[in-house]
Amino acid sequence: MARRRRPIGPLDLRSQAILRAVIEEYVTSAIPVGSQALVERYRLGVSSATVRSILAELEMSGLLTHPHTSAGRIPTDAGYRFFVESIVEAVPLPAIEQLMIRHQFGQVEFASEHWFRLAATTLASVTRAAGLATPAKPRDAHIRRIDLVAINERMASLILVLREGSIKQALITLEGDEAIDQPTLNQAAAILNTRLVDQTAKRAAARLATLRDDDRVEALARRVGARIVRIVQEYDATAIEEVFSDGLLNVMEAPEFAQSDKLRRVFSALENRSYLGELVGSVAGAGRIQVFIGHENQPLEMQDVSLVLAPYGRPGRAIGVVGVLGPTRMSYSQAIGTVRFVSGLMNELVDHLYA
Amino acid sequence: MARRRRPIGPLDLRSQAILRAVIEEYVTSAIPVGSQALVERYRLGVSSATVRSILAELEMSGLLTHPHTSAGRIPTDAGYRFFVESIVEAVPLPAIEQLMIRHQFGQVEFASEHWFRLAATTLASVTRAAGLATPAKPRDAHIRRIDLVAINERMASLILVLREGSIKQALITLEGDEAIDQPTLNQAAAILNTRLVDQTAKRAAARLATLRDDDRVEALARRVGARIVRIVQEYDATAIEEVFSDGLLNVMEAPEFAQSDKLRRVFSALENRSYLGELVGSVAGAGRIQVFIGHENQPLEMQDVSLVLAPYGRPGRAIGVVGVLGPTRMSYSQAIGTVRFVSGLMNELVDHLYA
DNA sequence: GTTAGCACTCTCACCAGCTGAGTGCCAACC
DNA sequence: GGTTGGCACTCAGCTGGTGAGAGTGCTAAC
Repeated sequence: MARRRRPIGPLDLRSQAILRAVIEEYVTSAIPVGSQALVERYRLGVSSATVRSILAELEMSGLLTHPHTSAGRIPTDAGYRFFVESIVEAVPLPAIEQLMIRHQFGQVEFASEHWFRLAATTLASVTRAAGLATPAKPRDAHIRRIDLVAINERMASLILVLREGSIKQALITLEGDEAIDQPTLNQAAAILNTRLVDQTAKRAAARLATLRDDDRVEALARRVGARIVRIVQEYDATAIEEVFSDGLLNVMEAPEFAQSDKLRRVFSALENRSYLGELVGSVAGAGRIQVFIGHENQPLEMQDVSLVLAPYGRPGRAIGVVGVLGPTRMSYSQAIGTVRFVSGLMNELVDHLYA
Repeated sequence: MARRRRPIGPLDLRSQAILRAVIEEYVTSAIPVGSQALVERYRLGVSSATVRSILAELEMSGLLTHPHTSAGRIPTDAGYRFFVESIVEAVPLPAIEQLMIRHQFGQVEFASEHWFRLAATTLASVTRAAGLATPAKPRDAHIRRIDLVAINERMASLILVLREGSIKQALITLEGDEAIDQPTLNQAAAILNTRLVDQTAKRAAARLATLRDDDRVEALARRVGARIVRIVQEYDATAIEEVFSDGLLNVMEAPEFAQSDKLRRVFSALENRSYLGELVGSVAGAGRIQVFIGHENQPLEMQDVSLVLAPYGRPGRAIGVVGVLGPTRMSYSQAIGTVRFVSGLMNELVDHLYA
């Protein structure tokens, strides 16, 4: 019974056309597609019997499979992979949609923190799958600005702005005889700003060493500075700050997730920071759009879904990722086109900031 | 056939005990409970036949219902409501759990933005349902601090700290002959800080009027000030800033949501800002813990779930909401006890800030 | 008021038979 | 040799029937 799987070689054009037809049909209908449906709906110029023999060949090559004897064919992960690599030409996003998206980005508050959320929302609504986006995160954050605001006699709020756009906030509790009024905090902030601005965590730590302990303002600055260094270090250490997702509802609607068990697992995988961090890292490293299909995803929970991810930002300075998550049965051509456009748009926006 | 539903009057103790037993049993098992199961598992001191007649009474009162003739009883929404109002005494959270939660809050960065997220996470893990939390939001925000940081020759970043803890960020693009270096920005920020700090949007707008147009720094300050006023106004106008939820996976696991359709609707209702804003408003207005059971929720999508919500914060200054979302078949006693404890804890933390 | 007994109802699980979609194979055809 | 029509075969999914079990409501006796 165990027929040998033929290696996937170059496929003649007709076989490619049929593979493509099977995928297109299955992507829209989600039901296994048979030889007769193919000849009816696609002008293949051959009879169903011929199509059947080609389908059998494609199955031998491992590109298609069979849920059971009397069912039609469905693409395997390898089939989708072959399709993505060799057959599909990325369909660019229609000009009208491009315009609409640009318009939406124009509407939003001109602040980078909104962009990546909007990117996820846009990707979700255009592709009818789930949109994912992370903020652009630098390898080594640089301090841009430090601010201290008194809250009451015993507490102050530290506001730390990083060059890459994110803002960190922390409460500082004052100790024993430390100075506590706003003017003193202003002095301390001034000291810290002159010494630490444009520094990374490492260099900032070194610069703090010269602060004197016997001066009350400098001692305060030193203590706050140490806290700042810790915050920046922690920020550098987190592989990924946040993954914003939108439109997970779209994926829930897919019939393959009708019994919510599979989907639940996907949800829990998405909560796993280390996996996402790794993924973002590999996409950022590759520097171009990446497609992960079904079993190509490491975690078991993700093996029923596919990801189309692209990096954006400035290599070496700050890099984020945008993309789409959908069932393996998704429209890769549309997803790739859309993700490519949105990541390009994000690049433009970031360029604006650094220009 | 249509038997008259008797009005819900005071229930004798034995009927209450049986209603309670039905609810407890159904909450844990999710299968309709019969008279025999009740006498076996609860020392009621009567036979199943007696229990049956009481169950029939409770059904006539509309507190229980019957999926079909040969099935056991399940509580109606009215049954849960009666249980919550008249029978259950709120079980305080066990001391050990209280300690563990306090410990977790101690571990986290001492910054208010983390608290409400941790609250949602904690509620989710303790009650095994979904935890919800919103940040504390004031009625009228007060400006605490303004900062301007140059990004490049044409752009600056505006950082606006509100007294109530949140931080707003916006990009300012500079026009024509406007000043653009950091020293100038510092001067403008200083002007704005002296005039606008501790002001609401309305009063801030008035104070900007006195700035002169012919001085380039003051003109810049005026323009940035107008932007600040707009940001604060918009913040005041949004009923609810953000609802953080955690543990929706817990709810997905409940057997009543096995066919994902119901749950999907719940998800989409949760994305509806205006509904949530209204809800938060009503809970904040009531000033105490509120329970919304099944059909008591306005949106159709939410009629299969229940909410236990409590406000926290300081009335008149800043109010947020924490709570739990679960199937109507949830452990109300535990949920109420846990939500009460967590909201109390949040109150303590906020008091610390304002003390 | 409580209880045991009993007839009744209805779901659920299981099984069998049927149907139809789709396949694989083969012989004939171009 | 590739292509095609024909045909037997397979198997999921639907349908209907049957039996077991759980639980009810009613009634008569305590």
